[in-house]
Amino acid sequence: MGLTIKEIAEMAQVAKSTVSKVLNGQKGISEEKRNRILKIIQEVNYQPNSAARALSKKQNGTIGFILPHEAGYSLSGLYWTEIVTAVASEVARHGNNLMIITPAEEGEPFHNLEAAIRSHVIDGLIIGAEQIDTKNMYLIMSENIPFVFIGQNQTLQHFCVDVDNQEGSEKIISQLIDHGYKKIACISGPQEYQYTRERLDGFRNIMMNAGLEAGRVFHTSYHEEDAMKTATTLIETFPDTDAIYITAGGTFALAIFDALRFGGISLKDIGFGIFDDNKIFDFLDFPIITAEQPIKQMGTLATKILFDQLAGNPPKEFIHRLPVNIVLR
Amino acid sequence: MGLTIKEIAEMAQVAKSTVSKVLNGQKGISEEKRNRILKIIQEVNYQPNSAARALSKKQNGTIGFILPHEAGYSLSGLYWTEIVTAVASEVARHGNNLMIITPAEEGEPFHNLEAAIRSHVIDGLIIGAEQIDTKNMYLIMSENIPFVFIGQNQTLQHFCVDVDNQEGSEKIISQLIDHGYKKIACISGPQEYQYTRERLDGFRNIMMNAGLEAGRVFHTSYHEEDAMKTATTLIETFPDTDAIYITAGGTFALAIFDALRFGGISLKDIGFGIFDDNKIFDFLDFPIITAEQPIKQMGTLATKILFDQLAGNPPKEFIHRLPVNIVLR
DNA sequence: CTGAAAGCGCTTACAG
DNA sequence: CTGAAAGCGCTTACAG
Repeated sequence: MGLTIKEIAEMAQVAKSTVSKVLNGQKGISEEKRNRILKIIQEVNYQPNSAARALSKKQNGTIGFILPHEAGYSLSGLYWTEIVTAVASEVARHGNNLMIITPAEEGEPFHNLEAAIRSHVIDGLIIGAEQIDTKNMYLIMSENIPFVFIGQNQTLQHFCVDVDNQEGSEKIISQLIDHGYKKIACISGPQEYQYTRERLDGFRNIMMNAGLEAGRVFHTSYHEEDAMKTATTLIETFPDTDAIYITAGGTFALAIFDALRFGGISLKDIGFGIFDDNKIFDFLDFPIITAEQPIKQMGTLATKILFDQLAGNPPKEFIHRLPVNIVLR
Repeated sequence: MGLTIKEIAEMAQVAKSTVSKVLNGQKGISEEKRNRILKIIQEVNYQPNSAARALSKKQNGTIGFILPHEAGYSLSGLYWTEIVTAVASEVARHGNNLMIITPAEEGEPFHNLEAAIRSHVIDGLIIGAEQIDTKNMYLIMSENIPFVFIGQNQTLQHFCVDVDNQEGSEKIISQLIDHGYKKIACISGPQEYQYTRERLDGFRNIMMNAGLEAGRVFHTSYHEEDAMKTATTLIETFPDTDAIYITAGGTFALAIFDALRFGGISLKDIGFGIFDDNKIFDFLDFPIITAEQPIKQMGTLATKILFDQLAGNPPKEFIHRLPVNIVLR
């Protein structure tokens, strides 16, 4: 089909190996030949066959992205999409390809990740860390594939990019306090997640520093029904609550709004702080203070760290924290 | 690193070619040898090197997915994410990999699609059709890469899976009429998109059949400001409008709600029909009639059609339309 | 049914 | 600086 290195070599009247060296930017080619070859490559728009290159270099030029959740279930909706998009464009900038890997579905353990790793189609991995499969992690590490986490993982210390969850939380709570709220409750996601705990720490810190009571904390899963039930319980237990801090955005927060409204609460009369901004909030008619994560930068940074590893220059630090941006509405 | 076919052959005391034939499920191997080889492959968990296989077979085992829009801009938010997820799992079921390809950003024409195609890393493509780049389509076709569209493309007739836009529209409008609405206006997306025109046709059809006036049609871009302006214009021009049909969901619809509310309209007093369901609507406190697209099936079907092409059995028909499901809230 | 050999299109020592 | 040759791990005629 396409042109091969042999043909380019013939056109340029040089050996295949010379063309190859030019292709790979190696030193030790006369300026004259290099230019001649480059010109021809340009003119005929030659692209080396990636399979052949991969076979001899033992590198595929493709990066895998492991999404933490399967299909329908995605807490924050846009979050992972945006991360993937950022990563995809950064990976492309490096001339590599991105392969999306979703968690294996029941009954199909063989496909996907394991096959991709075992067949060496993947040079490196970016992994959504909030929920990892130990068996797969073991495989990845035993095959010596470089990887970086998005979000810190509590069981496995490794390169990761995350936001400053605690600081973000603290800023939100400080804002709420500045606005005059005192009886602030917290509806929090599952405790297993590292980021949940960090956000909670931030909440407690500021509350206690301000001499306020930090005991109104409710944990719940991300399922809407659970979130709604929890919200209902909260206002029944502490009817004088004047503000609520929610540690996750997306439909989780929406479900809570809904339960409150259904419980007869006017959402304008209560303060809200939410970790994770969401475009949807633009369309709500009551004020919310949110922490916006620098999603694009996170994706870009994670990709950079991965390529640094691939190049043999791993960063000194494991954890890379990016600041969040507080949004007032 | 990993085991090679040579080692498997040695373990089984056969020739490499025999192992290869077993690997590829070819006929003409004695039961005894086949079983012996299979057993070993199992035991040592052998995975053929994909680059080597790709090089000799001239097939990579990877499918590309071209997203129609770049990064931040995505009309329906969840729509493309869900399609991609469905496709990803179906592709995995076939033992292949999925590569996500986002539209090239300004100034980086070289990476991504063109490189992927030219270097033959991609066996086939699934393409979000609502906005295609003619130059790239030309490249794809000249390289003879099989593809299938998600959504019909107006300029290029080819295999595609779509929903029945017109019928869905008709059902929504019929419902609105059944609910007693008569002065129904339509806020529609850009006319360039085929599906927009089909949805509009559905609207006009039913209105005219019912003897109602179908002239209250407003086109707008998907940008929120435009949508909001259009909504405002609509109620100023036709203040007696009692229902609005919106041809696209997501933040487009939300922006319209917002503009109406801002314009002093009580959203409970007006009927709404929207093409494209959205989980968000669960959280709104006024009734909406929507058309829910069978997103998962669309992804699955598109993938199936692509693999059928790859196998040399292209379907007879170009267009494959799936029915929508009307949701009443 | 079985296997030796050539070939896929690159890269990488190596010798000159 | 340059090029001939071997090798990467598969598959595919081909001969037996």
